[in-house]
Amino acid sequence: MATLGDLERAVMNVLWESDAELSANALRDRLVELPADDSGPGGSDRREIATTTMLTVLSRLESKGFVTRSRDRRPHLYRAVTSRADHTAELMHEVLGASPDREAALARFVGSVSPTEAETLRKLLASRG
Amino acid sequence: MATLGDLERAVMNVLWESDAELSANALRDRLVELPADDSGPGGSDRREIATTTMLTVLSRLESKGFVTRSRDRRPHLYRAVTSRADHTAELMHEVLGASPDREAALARFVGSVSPTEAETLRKLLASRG
DNA sequence: CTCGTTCTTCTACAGAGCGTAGAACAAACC
DNA sequence: GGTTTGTTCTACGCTCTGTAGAAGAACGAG
Repeated sequence: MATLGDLERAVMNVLWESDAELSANALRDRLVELPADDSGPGGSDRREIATTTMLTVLSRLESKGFVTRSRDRRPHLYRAVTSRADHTAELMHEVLGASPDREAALARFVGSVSPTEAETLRKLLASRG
Repeated sequence: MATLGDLERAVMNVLWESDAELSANALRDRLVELPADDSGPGGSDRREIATTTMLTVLSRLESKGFVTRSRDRRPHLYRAVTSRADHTAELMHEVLGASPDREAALARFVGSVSPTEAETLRKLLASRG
């Protein structure tokens, strides 16, 4: 699967969280008023982003298959192709698939999840047939 | 966590599979006689790699914390810091951690593993307390 | 101790990916 | 039709990675 850059990921997060079709400018607006994942001391809000930058990023995301675009209306509208949960699950499979010792990796993985999540996993597996 | 390039990953795979300390040249030798993950039609074996290339890659892997190096003997010897299983499990956590909807992602994940692996997971979770 | 060999470090470059955005072009609105 | 709004084309700089030569350091032979 194609990987995502920082801005690309931020854009996808906005699309994933507001499960809707959005224009480039709407996306930009929601993006700038976001924590921006900086966590550094001092200002942490994202710099203003040019409209063309948004459009470039969205075009690339379209090429990569992460978004679809409605071209029939004038501000083109963008929508995430998959849910973030699906995307995450796919990534987990990808990471795991690269490893010949899948079992051992799975063992380490379940050995290091929180008890709460272990319980969640048990339930999920129980209801699976 | 730092990411790995193709060659870096190939080197790590050799180190992981032969759980031992190896010199740059020994690594190179094992590398060239490997399938090289190409799967394309025609020749798929890896091109010869210069010794200095190996050393550069290994230095970078050391900086990234993936290998340690014994500097006391003359051909320096390199060893993987973590097992591949640990590395894979860490990556899975990283992928998952990026997602606020962890539960949903886990659900998709366990929903798409093979029945055999589902069984494996059940056992692992059962023996976990 | 000196010389050649072996090994390592330093430096460098090219290609790809990504953030960035201006310039130019197209559409829509008044 | 001209202004405003939106899109595409083109492009540049930065970082990462694969690549490796040139230069320096250590080591064994004699």
